[in-house]
Amino acid sequence: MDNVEEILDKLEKQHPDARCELYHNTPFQLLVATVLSAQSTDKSVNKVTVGLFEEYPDLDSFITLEIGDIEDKIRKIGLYKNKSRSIYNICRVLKSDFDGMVPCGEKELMSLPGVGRKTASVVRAVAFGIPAFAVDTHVFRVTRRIGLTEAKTPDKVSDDLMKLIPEDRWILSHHLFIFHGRRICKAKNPLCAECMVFEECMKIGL
DNA sequence: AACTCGGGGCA
DNA sequence: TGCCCAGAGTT
Repeated sequence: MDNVEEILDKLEKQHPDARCELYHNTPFQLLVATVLSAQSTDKSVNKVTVGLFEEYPDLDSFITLEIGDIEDKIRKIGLYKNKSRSIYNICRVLKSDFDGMVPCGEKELMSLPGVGRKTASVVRAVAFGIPAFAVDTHVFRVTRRIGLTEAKTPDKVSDDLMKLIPEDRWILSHHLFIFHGRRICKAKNPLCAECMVFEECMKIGL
């Protein structure tokens, strides 16, 4: 794969507005926002977190909230019961096991309730600048179709992308793949006629 | 590997 | 209305 830069350039041209839309100011806020973003769009998550972080900016204020309080504040997001319980328990684990700080280790992050491989990658990359390429369903589908990787598991896809793509473009390309996955390279009924990297497509699952 | 959770967004 | 979703946990 020697035309990675070319593919990224095309995608950047197709999605000039691609960027991280998740609202956060601190590692703790990013962790909360990312947990809330599972199976929900960043836009709907932001509608909740902007006001929430205004009133409860950090762990010390969050830990005063009961599960029911959190449910009331994030009810607009899907899966809000699971997510409220996760946030509630995360606050207590951070207090008791991590001295009130957000850990930067993959194993430590994934030990937190509601934090899986994808959320851990995002927190590591965005909050701590640790080399990690978050692979969600869109990144997995798009990069495999475009032929950037033939790996069959998210972890191996992540490894391949980190080798292929220069580290300073990981964050941007991550969002390019997600935007492309949502707008053009959809799982079902993709808009191939509008796709600027159709020539490279391996047509997996089409 | 296959299920479940769930309100919003969108056709 | 009905279908899908910027995942994670459980079986």
